[in-house]
Amino acid sequence: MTDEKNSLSFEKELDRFLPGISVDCVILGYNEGILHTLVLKWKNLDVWSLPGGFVFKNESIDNAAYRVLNQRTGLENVFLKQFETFGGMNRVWNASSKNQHMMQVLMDQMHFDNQHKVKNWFQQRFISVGYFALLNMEDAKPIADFLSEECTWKRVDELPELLLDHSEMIHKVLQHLRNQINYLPIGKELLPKKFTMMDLQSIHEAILQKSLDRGNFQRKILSLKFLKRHEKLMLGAQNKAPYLYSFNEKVYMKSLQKGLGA
Amino acid sequence: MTDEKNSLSFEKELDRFLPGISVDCVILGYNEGILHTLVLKWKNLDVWSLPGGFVFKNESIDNAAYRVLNQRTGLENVFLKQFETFGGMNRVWNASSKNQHMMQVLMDQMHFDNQHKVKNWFQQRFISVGYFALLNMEDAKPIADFLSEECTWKRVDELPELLLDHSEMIHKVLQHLRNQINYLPIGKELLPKKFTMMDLQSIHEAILQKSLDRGNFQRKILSLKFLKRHEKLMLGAQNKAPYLYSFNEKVYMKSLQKGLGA
DNA sequence: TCAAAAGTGTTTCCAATACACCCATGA
DNA sequence: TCATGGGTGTATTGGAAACACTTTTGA
Repeated sequence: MTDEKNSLSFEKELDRFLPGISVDCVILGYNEGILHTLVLKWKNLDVWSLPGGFVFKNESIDNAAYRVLNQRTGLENVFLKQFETFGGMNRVWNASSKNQHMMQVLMDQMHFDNQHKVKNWFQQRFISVGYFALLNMEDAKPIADFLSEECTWKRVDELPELLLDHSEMIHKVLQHLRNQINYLPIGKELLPKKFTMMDLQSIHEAILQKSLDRGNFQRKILSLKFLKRHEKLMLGAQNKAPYLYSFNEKVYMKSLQKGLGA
Repeated sequence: MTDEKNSLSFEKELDRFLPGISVDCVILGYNEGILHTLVLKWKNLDVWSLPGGFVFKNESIDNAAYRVLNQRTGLENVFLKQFETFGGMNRVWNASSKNQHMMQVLMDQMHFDNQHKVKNWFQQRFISVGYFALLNMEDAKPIADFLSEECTWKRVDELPELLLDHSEMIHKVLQHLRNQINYLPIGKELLPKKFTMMDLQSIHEAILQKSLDRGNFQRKILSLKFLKRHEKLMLGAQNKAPYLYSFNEKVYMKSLQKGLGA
């Protein structure tokens, strides 16, 4: 089985990883007014977690995070940024019966040559470096890893309970996004090439959790001169058709350096 | 010698540390218009570095950073915050002749039972979690560690070349301070209990690297209502004596949550 | 009475906000 | 021609910025 192959190759890779260090990725996508994040469901367990992984001895932590992102989405050249490192003592898979059960189910269905070694690996204390990614949901094809039966988008406002401190990580990222919304390439990363002004405004509203004035938003964005206006989007709705826009990336990036202004 | 004792107890402690993880602290103080940071000079070497340390297997990384801060300053209850984790491949003490020399000098003057073990420890690849602290320079008594001959304040604009990526760390912290100046308890942490308005303004100017309008600064700060006005400070200068102020911490913290405004 | 620096007042300007008005679209 | 939502215009407001004026202090 591919499961067996994956198990064995993972087991072999263990020696190539730095011990005690992991990376976790909050991968954010946007669709129809709602922010989503990519989560994994562990095989035969009612346990969800963020995509994560370990750091090869000869790669940077940035690279490790990028590798995880790439493996779960198939995408390259995605916006990815470190946000915080989690190193509390609460992160250990301690000997609670729930964790024991998880570990047992995990071991039973995998085919490791040396179960003890793999078990010890997972029960180490990990210090995890948290990253977040922004991407267009349409582009990504979620791919589960060999420990998971499902890799899927979930609305950030309807997340299941997550492993360890993964919920806290998402919370922190959303907080960070709110604080940094004027300095991050939110629109460029989360939207397709062409989009309407309302699309962009909706993203801002989703992040800030409040509604913005349509006219003022449009004026402020247009005044920054980083949007190119294209043809109108005819949807057959009985109202005025909105223009499509795309980013002039040079001007956009320069605007972001100064911030889009409160 | 205490050197010998320190060497041996450090050597023993090695087994209690997580391998491959370190913390480094950018400890900032303020004095007479200039920001300073605490740096260490390695014994008999022309090498300076930030105060740093390792993480015990049974403590959080926050705690490890706090321990370092406490050991180098003698202070407790200091503002300390994680800012970024450094995990590039450029962080390894590679086999350059300069590093070889450093290691040799280090080993020669210490008294390790098992030089090989200690040497290997330092030559590991480390992933370092960066913290910064804000404190009143008057309070701290810099204390060197057993590897250092000197622990002292240096102006951040006149720093010597630093070990590894420590210069980058300081740079990043100063950048962070500029971005977050309106959300950090800069004044409370860097100044003594009582201070003049000009003291507070000077800190802001030092961080932002630009001069601010005296009148406007005073008005903005006073409008936020978090300062208590006390008696005047009579210095014997032939000019109007400034009032002394102190923080109403409750109101101050509440103001910081919203930000002091652009 | 003078210089220097602190405290306060005044004016201007810009950007955020609220909201009104007209326009395009397809039923 | 009507309802709907997109695009643009306008008036108001509050805070930032520039700078002028007054007060206090010791020489």
